[in-house]
Amino acid sequence: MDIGELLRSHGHRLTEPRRLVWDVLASAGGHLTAGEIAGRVHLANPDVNVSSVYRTLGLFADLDLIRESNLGVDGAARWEPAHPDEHFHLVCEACGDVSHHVGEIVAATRAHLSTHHGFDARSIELVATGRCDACAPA
Amino acid sequence: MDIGELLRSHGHRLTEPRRLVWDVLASAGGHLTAGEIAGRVHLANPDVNVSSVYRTLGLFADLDLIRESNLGVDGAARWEPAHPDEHFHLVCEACGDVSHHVGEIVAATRAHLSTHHGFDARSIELVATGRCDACAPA
DNA sequence: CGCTTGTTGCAAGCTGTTCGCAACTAGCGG
DNA sequence: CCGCTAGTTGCGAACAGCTTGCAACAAGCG
Repeated sequence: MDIGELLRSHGHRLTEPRRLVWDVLASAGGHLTAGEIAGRVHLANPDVNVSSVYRTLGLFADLDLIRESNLGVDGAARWEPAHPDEHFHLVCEACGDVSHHVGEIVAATRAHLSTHHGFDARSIELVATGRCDACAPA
Repeated sequence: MDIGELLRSHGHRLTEPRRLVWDVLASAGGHLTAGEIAGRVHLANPDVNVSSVYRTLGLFADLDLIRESNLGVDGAARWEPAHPDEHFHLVCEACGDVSHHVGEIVAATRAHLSTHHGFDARSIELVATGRCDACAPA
């Protein structure tokens, strides 16, 4: 199902801003701030306004197409395609790279929270800050 | 070593704003936003300005007395006393409560990252959003 | 092809945080 | 106990990220 049908099936419309935002997200693969997304969309069509980008991101998030992660790295939220896999982020403070990983670690955490803390986690945000493999400790 | 000596030993001074911020942090035990801290400080002394609170928080963080955690719950950063124990946060989306837990789970995560991903984590931010024990799923 | 209703661009507004600057004061040295 | 000086403060303006009210606009159903 393409994005147009998907939107229509929920009573929404496919518009220029939405198509552009979708393209940017799809081609970038994630970890973009709203500002970056807006910038790229603007490149493709300068007439698209920032607020439309924000509104589109909110809509896509409501439809579970994308997910907002707060990497706390610079106060700006980042967006990435939503996929069912639990994942986590590694932020390298040396090279600034944000990498995305899928692993059993998040599922294990969820199980632990449920068993030991009686907490039903809807989403788990795991962000590790440090040195990545390439940026060996000086 | 009390806060006054600690500051002086680093070439800083103990001032009214700093003492008040310190008191608030010590008595609250953590999870306060800068706004909340400013509010409580303001209660004790309305002459203390918000910017001083922010500057004080920054200073205390530099001295590793407190730590900023971005719980991403409302765009505002939260502050808590820095202690060596690894810990994580549970944010209940029903009652809004933010609870703080210490557990082996973070250490296990750090080990996993190092072993499996070659990532030397300096700090690990683990935030779970969901329903706490008291707020059973409706 | 026309109408209805969801969307848009714009601009103003809001929250959280930072900064420049002149006035002020903590606390060291006498 | 006092004076000096460099660290701090309060203030206001500025800033970044994000949201919103509104009138003009257009997607896409019939």
